[in-house]
Amino acid sequence: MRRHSVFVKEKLRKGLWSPEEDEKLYNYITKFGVGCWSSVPKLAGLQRCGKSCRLRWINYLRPNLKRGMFSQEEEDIILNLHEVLGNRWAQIAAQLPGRTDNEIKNFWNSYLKKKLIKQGIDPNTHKPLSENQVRNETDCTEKASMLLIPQLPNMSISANMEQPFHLSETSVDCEANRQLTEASRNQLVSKQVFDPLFLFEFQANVDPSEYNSELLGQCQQNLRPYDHQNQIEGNPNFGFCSMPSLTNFEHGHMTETEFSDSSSSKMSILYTSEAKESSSNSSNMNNHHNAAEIQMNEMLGNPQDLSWGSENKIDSLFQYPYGGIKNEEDFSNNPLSSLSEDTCGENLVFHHI
DNA sequence: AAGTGTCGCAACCGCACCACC
DNA sequence: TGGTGGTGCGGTTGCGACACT
Repeated sequence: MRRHSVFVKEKLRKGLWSPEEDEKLYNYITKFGVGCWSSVPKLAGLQRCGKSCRLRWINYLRPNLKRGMFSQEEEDIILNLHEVLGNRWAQIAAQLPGRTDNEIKNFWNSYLKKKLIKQGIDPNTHKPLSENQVRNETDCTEKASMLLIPQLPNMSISANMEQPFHLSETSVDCEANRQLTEASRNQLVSKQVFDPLFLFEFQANVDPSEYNSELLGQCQQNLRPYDHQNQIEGNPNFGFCSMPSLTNFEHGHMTETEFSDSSSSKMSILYTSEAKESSSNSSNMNNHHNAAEIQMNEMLGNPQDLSWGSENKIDSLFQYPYGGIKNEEDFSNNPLSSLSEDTCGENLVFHHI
């Protein structure tokens, strides 16, 4: 009889990541860096495929990820870049520090696309739709919701059709963008995509001029300036906006034990110092030489320091409720503007500073 | 309160590309 | 030069949260 255990492929987990899995992956990557993704799950003790680990890291665990609502500036940049690049989400993401291609793609599909259609702009070409096209597009986007509603004869125009048909400011921007030279377009399209892992260390020190400067320059002619550097310098929490205030914040109100138990707190501090201090370049990605990483490794030397403790800690850490918060001001005005552990230490709670 | 519909997001899948042998 | 493995990208799917009835 054949021994199945030898031949049966190890069963790989799928679906949502548990906090424990996140912790394992996070600890592994921060300690050893990314070498070969296919070997990461084995070495990190995960029953996932390497691809899944890579995705989880890039889209969720990687430090300096910016989460929450897109700002108006970001929205404008996406619109402008999409007109030039089309659905090249990775290249668009490369121009928006802290944003992932997946996030931008979702934002486009769930919001921007619909917004453009409502404004009478073809989301594919960024050119004004003819009235018929508008009808078709809006019909299509609303078909799902209208699916089971019997329509009266001669009543095919959806509610949105009653909105005024106009060109938005964005479309004007797009018009200017159309003036990009063919050469710059080609250069742009052929430009190497940013290494997403670059952001692991250096995002906070990115000089906007180091980006696809030509592209950004062209786009920003039509935009309100989006000053990455100022945003970074002016925002001590830049790079981990999903847990703002976590750095300058709460340990004043927490006991030493609470604080030392809070791996998220340590992490945030680490990232912040990393963001502020790191000045090396991306080629050092796999060398554990920068101060922050050394610091991280020291921490990791004491595994309990990086224990997630509560089951939901990491989720709380990354998934703060950001509804309605569109910018820093909104955030600071928001009653839920700081983060700490509740008295039981089991849940992260928000309270006003 | 329960059922149903809608939406957004995280994750998966398939394909293309590249490097290496 | 073809095969193979690793990686990255874009499209799609599935699930959970929320809204509505």
